[in-house]
This record gives sequence, structure tokens and C-alpha cells, in this order.
Amino acid sequence: MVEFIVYNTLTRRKEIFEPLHPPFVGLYVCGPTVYSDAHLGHARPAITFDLLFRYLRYIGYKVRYVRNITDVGHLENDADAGRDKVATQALLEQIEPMEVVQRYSDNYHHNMDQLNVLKPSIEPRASGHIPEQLDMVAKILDKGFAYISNGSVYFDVEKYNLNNHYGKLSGRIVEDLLASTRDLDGQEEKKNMYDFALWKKALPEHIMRWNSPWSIGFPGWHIECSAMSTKYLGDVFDIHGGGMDLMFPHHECEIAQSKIANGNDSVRYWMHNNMITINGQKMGKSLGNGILLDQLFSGNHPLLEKPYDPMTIRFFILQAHYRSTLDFSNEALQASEKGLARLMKSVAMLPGLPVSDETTINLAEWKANCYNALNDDLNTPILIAHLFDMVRLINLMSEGREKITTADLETLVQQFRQFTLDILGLREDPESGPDSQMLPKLMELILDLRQEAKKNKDFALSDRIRDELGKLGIVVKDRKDGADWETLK
RNA sequence: GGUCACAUGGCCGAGUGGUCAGGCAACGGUCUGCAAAACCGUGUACAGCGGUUCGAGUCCGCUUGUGACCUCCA
Repeated sequence: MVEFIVYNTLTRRKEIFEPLHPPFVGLYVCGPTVYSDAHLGHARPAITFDLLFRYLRYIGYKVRYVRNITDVGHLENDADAGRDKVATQALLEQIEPMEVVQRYSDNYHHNMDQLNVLKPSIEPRASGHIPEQLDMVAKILDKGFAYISNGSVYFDVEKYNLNNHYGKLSGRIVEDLLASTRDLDGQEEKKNMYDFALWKKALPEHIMRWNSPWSIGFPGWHIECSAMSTKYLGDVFDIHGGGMDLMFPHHECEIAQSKIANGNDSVRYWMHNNMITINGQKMGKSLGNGILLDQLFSGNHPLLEKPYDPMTIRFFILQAHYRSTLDFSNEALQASEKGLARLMKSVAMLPGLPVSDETTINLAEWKANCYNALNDDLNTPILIAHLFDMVRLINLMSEGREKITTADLETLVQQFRQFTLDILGLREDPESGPDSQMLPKLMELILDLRQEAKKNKDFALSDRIRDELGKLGIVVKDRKDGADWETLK
């Protein structure tokens, strides 16, 4: 098996990936909280870890990919008087909380399909795993690392930190946390400000509530991931992923909870994708600069000059390394759109290339370059650069200026499609509906007529045909022996 | 305020100390009746100032700027 290197946030360095029980790999990724439509930010981790999922499978691992749906609203903040996001949305829309959850889960799934993000192996919901969460809270209480206060259960960070380092993932020190924690309401229930809730007692207005030994209430914000990852991947598993913004406190809390409940560190490799920025600033709910995926695909947003195809978004995201911030702009997106079109055109024309009795390009080296890029912490920008190198060669081969044998072409077709379609997950334009069959036939007819006009030196007519088609968004491209066409997006 | 990142050519974005990544845009050329596409060629990019080194975008220090986390967030 190839040497695959990943950057482990925990150690802050690149490490050779070695699963605990090869060929099996356990992968857990923090999914969305479904209280609103999916936005551009949701696309980044989904695509990043979709790529990881695809690549791990491609190099031969059997991956169990667990990505949760958070459908227990959790609190707006730790000391909030009791508004949870799902319940708040339910009140606004005058529907059941579970209707909110259903609606936005459906939207998320639809957007993920559009982005060609594969479904995870298991997609557990927090609300469906209340018993597991209760068990875990009870375990932590039994071991003496949590305390009950007014019906709520809090994790005792101070005690944990005596023999462990709370903050090791995000590089924080508990003493520093004390100095920077703000004065919030409801803190008096906790021994220390940095303690976090494992279980919260519900106030009367709280509509999402479950029974527990401590109170009628709901689970704390971090326990679901620990409970569900343990249930489906075991006490120790290979990779935990998520957005960088979840490092603290979410993942830090997960580490602490799991360590106490399971008796060991659960996660071997932590991987975090960076944020998408708009005009250099992180997009976020509170900043009011978010763009929904539906808006991106429809163009219906003040910041958007036009609609963008889901594949353009996917390609745009893959053109940056997942650990870099990626700045959104119409200009950048349109550059991606054009680049993607060029790449996909090569995918389409590749099988039809003329063959020769010799091969003049270095296939083995090219393939090795592609793999080396992926093996180096999923360096998709480098991979894509190599793919474009091949695009150039493919075009040269089509012009007969480089040569390839039948056997090598077969290999190249397979490999190029694997990198482009299977691993990067780019999708060719789906041909669907009867109209898509009609258009090529009409175009064939029109271009034949134009060819005849040209033969008769009736350039006025042939130019008119080309210009009028251009106005309809169809570009005519003359070749030596005829003409090609393509539609402009 | 605390902690931590990052600053690359018109735009986006890679870069493991020593052969100009790549994409988009621009310019010149080839091919075309003309265009488009494709191909070929062109750009003295690495925030500033010091330092280490035979050699630094790449290491170290300082300065400036931007951002992230510390509160829900992908």
C-alpha cells in the first residue's frame, strides 16, 4: 500500500497514515446542525472529507465513514436562558422541531448530491442516540469527572486537567482560559467558567427535552459526537475531521469526554479544513455575509454576478489546499469555471484520440506525480496542476504533435478519469431529457448548411449563422474538416 | 486583552534552501476567408528591514498589515 501522509492537528506535523486495523479505516466527521439551509461553508468540509473518503477507498482501504446530523438544537450559548437553534426556528415557522430538522436535512442532502459528495457509510442523528449519550454522561459521573448542579451535569475540567492537558489540540492552557473567559449569565452553576455541560436541565419553554436521571433536559453540545463515534467506530478510531472553527471548544471537549469515558484517547489523527472567506473575512451567521448553496447555484444573491454550477464550486474548493483559507469572489469562481470546462473537455475527447505505434509522452512519471500530490496530505492544487499538464499533452496528441499507442491510451483514459472523476469527484455534464438529444441533431444540420455556404464562398451567410448562434449562447469552432460547437454557460 | 495563523505577479492559488507549479486574465505568434478553440512564446511575484548560508519566497529576529479562535458557527 502506498505511503499516505496526513497533517495531524494534534501533533502539528505531517505523519504517515497507518490505520489501527488495516485494511479498515474509521473516519468521523462533524456534520451540520440542521436549523437552516446549507451554505457555502458547509461545502468545504463535506468536499474535503469526501475527497479523503474517496481516496482512502481508492488506495484500498475499507472505510467506515460516519458523519452526524445534529438535530438537537443545543443552546445559542452556554449560559443562554434556553433558546435552542432548532426550537427557535420551529417557533418562527410555527412547526414541530422535527419538521425543521427534516426540511433542512433534506436541503443539505440535496445540495450534497449536487456537489457530488458521496453519502457517508452511517449518518447518525443526535436525537436518535439519547440513550448512548446518557450512558456516556453517567460513565463520566461515575468516574468522578463530572458534577451535578441544579439538574444539569458539567464536566470538571480542572480535575481532568490535573493529569491531562485540556487544550492540547488547540494549543490552549487552562490558566489562560480563566483569564479570557467572559462574564456570562448562569455561570454560577459551574465550578469553573471553562467547565462545559454534559447535560442541561430544560427550562419550561424548552420544547426539545428528554428524561434523564438528573432532570428532564437535553444533552450538552459536545457529547453527541463522542457518543456516536464511540458507538460506530469504537473506543479508538483512526481519523476525526471537521472545520477548524470546531477545534475549540468542540473537539477539545470531545477529547476530554472520551478520554474519561473510554479510558483512552479516542482519535489517532485529527484533520481540520480551513475556512472560506468572503472579501477576506470569514463567512458566518453572525457576520451576515453567508451565501446559501441554493443561492450560489441559482445566482440569486447580491454578491453573485451569475449562477455557478455545483461542479464549479467543487472544483474551486479543490483548487486550494484544504488547510488554506479560500477567498470567495466572482472573478475567482469564473476562473475556476473556465478551467474546469477545459479539463472536462479533455476527459471527453480523450478516448477518441488518434493512436500511433509509439508513445512520446512519459505516462509513468505523470502518474507518479499525481499520486505523490495526493499522498502529500491531499494536495489537490498540485494534482490539478498535473492534470492540466496532461490536458496540454492531450490537445497536442489530438493535433498529432504527440503520439500514443492503443495500449497506453487505454491506460491513460482510465487513469485520467480515475483522478478527475473518481477521486476529485468531478462530474461530467449529465445528459438528461429529450431536449439534450434534439440539440445535437439540430446543430449537426445547421453546421452542415453552414459548411455548404462556406464551400460556395457565401461567407456572409456562414458568418450570419455563426453570429446568430453566438447570440443564443452557442459557440461555433471551425476545424479543418468541419466544425464543432459548444454552449456557453 | 490572551493564544495562534497568514502575508506570493492583474485575480485565484501551490511551493520540501539551489531547474520561473498550475488556472483565469493580458500581450505577441502559428493555424484559420475572418473569428473561436488549440498550440508556441512573453511577465525581472514573493509585505518591509536585518540576520544565518556559497545560495532564502522557503530558516531566524524585528516591524507593519490581515485574519482566526477565546461565544453558536463548516
